[in-house]
Amino acid sequence: MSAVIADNRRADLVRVAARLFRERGFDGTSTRDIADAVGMRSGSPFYHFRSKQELLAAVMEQGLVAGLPAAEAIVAGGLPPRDKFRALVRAHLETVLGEGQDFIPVLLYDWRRLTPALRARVQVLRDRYDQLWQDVVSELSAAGLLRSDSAVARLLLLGAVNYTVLWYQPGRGADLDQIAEEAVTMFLGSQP
Amino acid sequence: MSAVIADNRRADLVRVAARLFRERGFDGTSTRDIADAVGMRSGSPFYHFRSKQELLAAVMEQGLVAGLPAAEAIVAGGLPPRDKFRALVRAHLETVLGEGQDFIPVLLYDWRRLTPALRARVQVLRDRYDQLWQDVVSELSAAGLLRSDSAVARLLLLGAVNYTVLWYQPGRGADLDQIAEEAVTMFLGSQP
DNA sequence: CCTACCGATCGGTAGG
DNA sequence: CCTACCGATCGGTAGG
Repeated sequence: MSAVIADNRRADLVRVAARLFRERGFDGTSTRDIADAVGMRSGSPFYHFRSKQELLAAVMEQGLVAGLPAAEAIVAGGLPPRDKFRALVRAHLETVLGEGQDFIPVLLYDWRRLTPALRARVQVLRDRYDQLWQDVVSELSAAGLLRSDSAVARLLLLGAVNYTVLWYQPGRGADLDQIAEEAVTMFLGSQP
Repeated sequence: MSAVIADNRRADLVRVAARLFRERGFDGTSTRDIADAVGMRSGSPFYHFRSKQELLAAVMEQGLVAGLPAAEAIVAGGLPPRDKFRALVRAHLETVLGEGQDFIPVLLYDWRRLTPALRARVQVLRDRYDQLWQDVVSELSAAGLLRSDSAVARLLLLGAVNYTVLWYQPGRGADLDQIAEEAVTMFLGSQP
């Protein structure tokens, strides 16, 4: 019972930290801000996390762990390559731009704030994510739908999608479905 | 004479700040770090700049002012659309990834650290840069070389190129020419 | 541009 | 998880 409560408090910290880190950046958010937002005293976050950076890593890992199953299901599914690619792009946009999805934006914004040791730890999960993209890109390439299957092409593609976090505005301009469709058209052409 | 010396010191601050901001981020760099690196005392940067943020804005503006002429010359030149696009991408990669080019990466990394007033000021120069891309994209589209000329397509394209700042490593993997060629192939196809 | 300094804030800790 | 606290650092300033 008390363990459940403690876990909830820890989860509260991660969730609130994700929101504040996203809004103000890692350096722009104090551990006091986070403590206030969950109704703790200033020193109490350090009962749950050894350091501010451990909290940052927890935010990133939660985002990756939450996003991986959906992406893995899409990649393992039997959709035709073009549809699979669209579905993966759409799922990724939801993870990066969806309402209340603060975890992956924090990863994209503040990756460099992690210490080398923590970066290596989170990288393990990132690698699994990257591998899914590589699988789909290879599949597209094998089907003759992509102009290049080089590592550079994959990075350019992921960059285009990830960079949306800097310009997308909910309710203004294109929505997630339209952005996904536009990305598919740009990278694969308009005809199947 | 003394004005020249003062200008040099100011320029030193901007150049060194660009390097440190790029390496450690805006919040990860103290004004003392910058003062030390140019051989000043801790309070002296504030003789040249009213605030740390003014120095950040100066770094970004210097990067834009330095990069605009080359891009404008390319866009105004008479190259065929495909070659013009390749040249613009290549010039942009040089600005973002070239050796000693710390100014635009700082803009990409720490844009959000600017106060709203300073952001509006720097945005004027950014808009000129964005317009050049829009011109070239429209030209490509008019020539039937691009699959889409929507604003979203332009943003995806710029995102792919800008995001290289997060994965490009000099001397490892593709060089700038190869990345530019790969981008052209991905967005325009391999045949002219 | 330096000297000397200030108020504020910050991450983190000991002890309970 | 709170109380009470510390040492360090930071952006910025007055006066010269």
